[in-house]
Order: sequence, then C-alpha cells, then structure tokens
Amino acid sequence: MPRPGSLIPAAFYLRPVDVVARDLLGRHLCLGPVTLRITEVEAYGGPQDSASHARSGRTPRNAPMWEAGGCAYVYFCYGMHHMLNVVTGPPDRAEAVLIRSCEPVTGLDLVLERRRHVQGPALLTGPGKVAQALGVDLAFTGTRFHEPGGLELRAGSPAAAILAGPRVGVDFASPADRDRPWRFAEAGTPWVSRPRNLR
DNA sequence: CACAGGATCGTT
DNA sequence: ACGATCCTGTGT
Repeated sequence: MPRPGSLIPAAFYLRPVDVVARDLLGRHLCLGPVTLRITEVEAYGGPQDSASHARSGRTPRNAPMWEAGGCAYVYFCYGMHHMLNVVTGPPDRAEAVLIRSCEPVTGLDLVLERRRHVQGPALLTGPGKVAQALGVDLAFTGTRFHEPGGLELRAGSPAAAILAGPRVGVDFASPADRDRPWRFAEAGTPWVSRPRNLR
C-alpha cells in the first residue's frame, strides 16, 4: 500500500523556522501504519530564543537541534511525555518546530489503542498525545524525516488559512519571547489544543 | 553526586 | 488547581 503523499525533500527544511512551521500545517507525519495530518505547530528559535531548548547552547539532549534541517528532535518531558520536533535551517542554527496537534489519516485502530480509545479531538490535540499516537520515543531523536523507512514527512493537503498566537507553556521566557506569535494552527479545524489565543 | 524543574496530561 | 514521574542541566 503506497504512502499518502510524496516524501518531502531536504530543501523544504532549509528556511526560517516560522516559515517552515506554517508550511508544515497540512503535511503528513508517517510512522509504520500510522499517518497523521499536522494541524498545530510551534516555532522555536536558536540560542537567542529564551523559550527554546537551544538557549543553553549545545547539550547531549538537544544535539539534534544543531543538525541540518530535516532532523527529528525528540525529548522526554514531565517524566512521562515525548515531544516531537522538526529541526529547520542550515547546521548550527538550532531552530525547530514542535508538532502540537494532528488529525488521524491512516492507522486509526492503532492510534485508538495507543491513546486508550479517547474520543474526539482529545485523541490528538497536544504534543504528548501526538508522540504517543505515532509511537515516537527517544529512539527517534536524530533521525531524518526525508529518509524513507522510518519517521517520515509527506506532502499531505495544505491548510487553506492559518491562525497564529503566543506559544504555550513558556511563561519562564523573557517577555518578548513569551509574546512572540509563533504558535500556528489551521483555521477552523477542531484538531487544535487550546483554541483561545489564536487569530 | 544531589537537586530543582520542565515546550504536559488527565483527573479533582 | 494539582499530582504523576524521570530525564536533564546545573552546581558542588
């Protein structure tokens, strides 16, 4: 059975992080039998962004952020959740896009099993839920989305309109970074975490 | 080596 | 509003 959409080439990721973030909406995330369509993302800048994991420079955990765009950066949070990011830009820019919400496309039976049969948008709205549904864990950090066979990004169907707002859970950042409107979601979709604060 | 805290989630 | 739960970065 062919994959839904063609594999996205490496050049896609070599643009400013907010541009790639918007362009990721509507693309397909694929792993094994599961395909998810991206509906909500957040952009994180390099060392100068006080909300980003890159703010402390290169560490063992965030090393994939310093790779060339197209790399996966996965980290473990709050002792129980995995967070999936798409690294962007040339090497050493350390920018990444957090995948916050998706809608199901294929492999729904497996997604429902992994998500304990939660009903409605609560199934996939939130970064921890997306990673759990896809089956992504730390073993995937450092892998490349444009190389076939593993965690892949494919064409999908683009978002017609996009809403933006401040990022979630970054109250610790400086005011300028806290207020930067770098959360993006497809307009009108129910597959979004915290629909408030978007316009 | 010890410790404080986190780009969250689900329940109370 | 809060507890779960453990990896991570930082400091001693």
